[in-house]
Amino acid sequence: MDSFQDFKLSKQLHYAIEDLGFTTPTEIQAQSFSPVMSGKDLVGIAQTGTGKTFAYMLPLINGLKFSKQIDPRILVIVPTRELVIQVVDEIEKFGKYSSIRVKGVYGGVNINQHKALVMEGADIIVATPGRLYDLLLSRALKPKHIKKLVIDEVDIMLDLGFRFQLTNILELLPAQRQNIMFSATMTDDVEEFITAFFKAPTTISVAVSGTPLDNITQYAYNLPNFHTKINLLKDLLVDTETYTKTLIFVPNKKSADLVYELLYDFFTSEVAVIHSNKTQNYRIRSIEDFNDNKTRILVTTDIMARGLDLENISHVINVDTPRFPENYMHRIGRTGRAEAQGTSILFSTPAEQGFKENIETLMDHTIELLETPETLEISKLLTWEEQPKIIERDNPHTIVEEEKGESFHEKSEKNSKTNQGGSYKRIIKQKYKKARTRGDKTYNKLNKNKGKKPF
DNA sequence: AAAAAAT
Repeated sequence: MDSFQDFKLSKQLHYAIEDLGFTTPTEIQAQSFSPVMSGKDLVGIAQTGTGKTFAYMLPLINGLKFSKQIDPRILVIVPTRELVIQVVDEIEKFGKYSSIRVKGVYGGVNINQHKALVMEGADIIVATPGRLYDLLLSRALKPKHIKKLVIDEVDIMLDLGFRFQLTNILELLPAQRQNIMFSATMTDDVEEFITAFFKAPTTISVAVSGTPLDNITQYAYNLPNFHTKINLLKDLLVDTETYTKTLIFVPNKKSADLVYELLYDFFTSEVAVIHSNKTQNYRIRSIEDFNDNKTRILVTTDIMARGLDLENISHVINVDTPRFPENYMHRIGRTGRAEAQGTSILFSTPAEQGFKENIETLMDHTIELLETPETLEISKLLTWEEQPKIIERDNPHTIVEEEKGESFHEKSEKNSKTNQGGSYKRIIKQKYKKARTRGDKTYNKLNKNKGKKPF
């Protein structure tokens, strides 16, 4: 099938496709159309950026008869809240002439709000596992008409912590249903899962590793330690002409806060941060500001690594070298999307060389190694105690809105001054209080993470 | 190994 015209779809869907300017289906869209239409179980092995949502949703929506019933008929489960928001947005776009009612539910939002939302009625529910399970248990969401189930990023969903939630949910769904799943990789866990829950599935596999990376230019630097990585990061990001929109991946939440802090000294409100300990409002704001070009640099954990469609990312910088090569593939896949050209940069310490080799083996491609600039300041290795303390800041643009008159810089100045005089205990106390008043969860874990090294 | 996901 070379054109969407060849798909037997309703007029409404054809209009929507035309509006979106799509003419040629991607490989996965062409391949999954017939199996999904026929009602058979489907297993799709596909990297992100291959048009997955469109691939399963088009035939599913097409088969949906108009109804006003409250209980949903299609359920989509994805691993992060941000993906819920994105998938809902996509479905609304191509379902706009088909009177499709789609609702997204996820944690971090008052559950009564979601109960009310669900009671309004929906054809399609998109959800993260935890909130979905809550809604099912409380009977706010009734599963009996769910005949189509889509699970995205299954390999992640089978990680410990996710998998019990997922299997609990599956037990509550009607046995007679069509199962559709997508996974970037086929692991033993995924295979086991398929045998347990799928009935004679059609398996399609597209985008063998290597091929979707044609429009991403990859570079690497070998650097002695973390602080030298930060120095190089600063030296690179100064070039605002080149680094127009840069996503910076770090290995964990603690280093996300730290790298944000270190970059903030140089780039102030050009930089933002996101990770799962931030409140939902903060997370949404960070992404919105980045999408709207209010910030140029976004520091993130792997929360942003998968599936998200961010516009015009010029660079992806990996401050750490992921020890699992798939993570690298997911991360750099945030750039070079939909024909665009992108650049990725990988930082590796001597200890991380082995991880880099694994990545190169998987891709069957050697990442071009760039010379360390002679002007680069090589840091001595600081101990954890010598690391700069993290000052928790609000999202800059949120502050500007909320604090009338007082600018973000004035406020942060004030904060750092008040913090300098006080005893450690008092500072912690202040931080807890501030964290509570603005609902930031990071400092709830302050003591738990104390002394834990980011690298 | 760390991330995310429920309060």
